[in-house]
Amino acid sequence: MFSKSCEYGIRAVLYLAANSSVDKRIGIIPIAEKLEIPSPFLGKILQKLAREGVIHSAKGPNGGFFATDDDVAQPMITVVHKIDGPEVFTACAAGLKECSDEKPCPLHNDIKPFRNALRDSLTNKSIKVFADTLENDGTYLVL
Amino acid sequence: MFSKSCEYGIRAVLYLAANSSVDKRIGIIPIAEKLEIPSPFLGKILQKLAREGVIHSAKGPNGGFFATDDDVAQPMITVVHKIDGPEVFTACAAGLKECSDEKPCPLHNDIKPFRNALRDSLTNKSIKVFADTLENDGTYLVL
DNA sequence: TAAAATAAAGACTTTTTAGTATTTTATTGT
DNA sequence: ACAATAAAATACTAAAAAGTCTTTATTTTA
Repeated sequence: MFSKSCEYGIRAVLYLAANSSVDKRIGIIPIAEKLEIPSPFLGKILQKLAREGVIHSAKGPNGGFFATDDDVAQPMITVVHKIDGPEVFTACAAGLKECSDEKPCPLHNDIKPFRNALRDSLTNKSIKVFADTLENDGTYLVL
Repeated sequence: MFSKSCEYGIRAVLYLAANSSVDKRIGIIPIAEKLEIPSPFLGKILQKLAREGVIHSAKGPNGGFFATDDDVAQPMITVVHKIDGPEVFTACAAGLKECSDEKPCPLHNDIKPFRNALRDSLTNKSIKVFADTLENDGTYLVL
């Protein structure tokens, strides 16, 4: 469905949403250890997300990555769009360059509603909403 | 969504469903040219599908690949299962090893219904049903 | 102002997926 | 039987994705 980079990005952003703030920054090492993700790789992903304004970061002592209230108010789909791009929701499942309502592949009409619904769901729910389910119960970020 | 191998496999199987029969076999070269897929690569994919009983093949002059009535009566999902495996419909979107109704990731409940719906759709519609939409109108296999 | 902490950047390596080439085996028609 | 045809099998190469390492830049605190 999504690339590994995107999976890691989603989990790390949710972790930051649940555990960080402007004055509670978290370094790449503890994040990576907690989520069991290779730290240099996760570093690159979070650096990219920070550069693109999805999350924030600060260098130096007490620096690290963090998510502000504004950050977590963004729709969850932003993370996916920044890492894998919007095409994940539209690329033809049969590999055709052109595949649309006007010129559909044989699977188009079966797949489209499913992908649109998923996209809408990630568009309408903020990062915070997803992160909040973590606190409640039985929803996991690790393993 | 699916691997390139799987995309190619889907298109080639549909092409065979629409254009071949026991006594109308098609060689790998013409199939690959028609669908604009590298022929040695497509060869490997179709050989695997033939070995696994999704389609059929015959060597020698007038040999080639073809789909029988029984072949095209199989559910479309068979092709996906043989190439990418059943996990494409169940693997965690956030990359967790364990992700289920009992132990869901934060995205689980948003993604599950849509993937199930897609899987059901591919399970309930045969290869032939998909191939038949090709003949009717406006549904494409090439480009 | 120096040292330590930490992200940023870039180059590099490994693994996986995609694609190519070569040889072998089976089938058919003459 | 023989030559031609076409899939099957195997081994190889290239590209992309995933992961690692090293160096640099920035910030804080003593």
